Amino acid sequence: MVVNSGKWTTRSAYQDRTVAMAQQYEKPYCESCENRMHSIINQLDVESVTKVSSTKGCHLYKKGQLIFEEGTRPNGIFCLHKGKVKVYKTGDQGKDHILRFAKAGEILGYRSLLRGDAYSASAATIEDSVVCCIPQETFFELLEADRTFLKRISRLLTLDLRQAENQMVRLAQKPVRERLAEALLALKEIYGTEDGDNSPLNISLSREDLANMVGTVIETLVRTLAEFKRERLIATDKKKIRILDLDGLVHVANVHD
Amino acid sequence: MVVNSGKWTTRSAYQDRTVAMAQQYEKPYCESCENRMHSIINQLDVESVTKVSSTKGCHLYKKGQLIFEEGTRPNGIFCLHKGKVKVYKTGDQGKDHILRFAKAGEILGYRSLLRGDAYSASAATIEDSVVCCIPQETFFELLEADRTFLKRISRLLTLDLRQAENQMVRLAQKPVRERLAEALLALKEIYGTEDGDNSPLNISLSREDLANMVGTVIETLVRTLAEFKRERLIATDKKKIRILDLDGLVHVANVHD
DNA sequence: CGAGCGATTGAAAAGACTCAACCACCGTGG
DNA sequence: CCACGGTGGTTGAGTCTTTTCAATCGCTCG
Repeated sequence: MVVNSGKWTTRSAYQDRTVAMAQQYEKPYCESCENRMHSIINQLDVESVTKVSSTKGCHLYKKGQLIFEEGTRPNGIFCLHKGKVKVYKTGDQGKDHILRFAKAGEILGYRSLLRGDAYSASAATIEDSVVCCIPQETFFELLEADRTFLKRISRLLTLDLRQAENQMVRLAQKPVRERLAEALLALKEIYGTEDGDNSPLNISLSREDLANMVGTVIETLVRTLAEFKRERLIATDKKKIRILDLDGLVHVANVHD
Repeated sequence: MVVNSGKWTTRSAYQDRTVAMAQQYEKPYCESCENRMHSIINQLDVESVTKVSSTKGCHLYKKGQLIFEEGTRPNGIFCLHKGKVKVYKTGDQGKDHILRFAKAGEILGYRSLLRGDAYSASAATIEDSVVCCIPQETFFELLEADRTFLKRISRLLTLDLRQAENQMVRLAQKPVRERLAEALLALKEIYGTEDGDNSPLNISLSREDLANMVGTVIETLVRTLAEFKRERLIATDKKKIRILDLDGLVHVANVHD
């Protein structure tokens, strides 16, 4: 399946640093993309989809590679074809905070383009991923050509905003223990489990990423995870986390009440 | 200037509770609105502005009154003609968290309308305010009629989102002391000062609101304010806060590093 | 005047972070 | 092959921050 040129890509100066290590990858056709049902891109009319398909590029990113970096300027939007991505921001003390996760079918980096500004966050893969890049010219043409496209984009924005606001309240009001429980539930929600309902979460994050998602330091994260293990709420195997007691976690998360 | 009917308004069942106390107010003409330069509404073409002006309603809200409430359904968007508004969300334990503030010229509640969903946050005035209400029919007509209107709305969304993300990182990584310093600077940024540069902030919040903005409890907020006073960074007179040492506050806020 | 609310302070407890040590694992180079 | 170093994970101890609970104060309003 992986048919790539084997050569390193070279890109415009803007993105040299961010994708310097990304390998070209045979681009999948949007027309027959398996993410079609979930992706905003693939809800376009036939003509537009063809245009996207023909103008886009595609790259294979190894685990941990940067897709774009805070402060640099976008020249296109990214569509995650396969894999998992974290979107994060670096705080004033150099510590990262993970804002959200993306899975196959989601688009990334459109906000900065809409705003006409530099990226306000970075994106990096958390496992090997295939990412398509749609040039900004195409993106703007889509916006002009399809009246409903911007509406759908706007809807995405409003959803992201609601998520962000919920997260703000959590960060402001909930202790680490509750936030971690919610984070685990959220990861299950986003990426699901590998197999059955009690099988490991279909994602493996470093303790640091998990801490940066919850908004705490590694040590506290580890201790709280250990607590959960002692309470038989979860089990861990290497980096894999298995939720043993969903209701228990929900209870710890203290949602509602 | 205040020419109102003196009668309580009655509205549809949906909003009975939220605006039950708001008095009708002689609606100002959008065409000659003093907020024209700052408001997204007033960047419309003449025809649209007239339509807004003719279909909208206008109400006077006393300090502390609810404009809309989380969980209820929107049937229009609000444009703040005069006054100050807090937008907040109630957390799982019943404690509020202030998401942002609005000043004259800003519109409120358009997100839920775009999303076609209930409000995900509440809005209340923090001083006597005049708020115009544009019916959703008009709003949607504007979206259809003016191609650039949705673009501007989208831009607003992206800006709000960036703000929200910055705030998330602050809440996740900064101690109360730094967050309070940033909050005071933000309030100065939004509402300015009453007179000169060292005069009191042009806003007076209760300690509770301030705490809910910073993401802490009242007692901690009060103590940290007292700290700032001891360090001659600020002075307080009743609810009014005066910034004495801007650079000092910026330093405490620890922006950048 | 007294009730009630918001603001303030004190003291104690809980929560979270820091620093330091240690462990387990893995890939490298000798 | 193994020793080595590096990285990521874990644990302990101490400290600092923040919250909690309780009490007090000042002010306003009936």
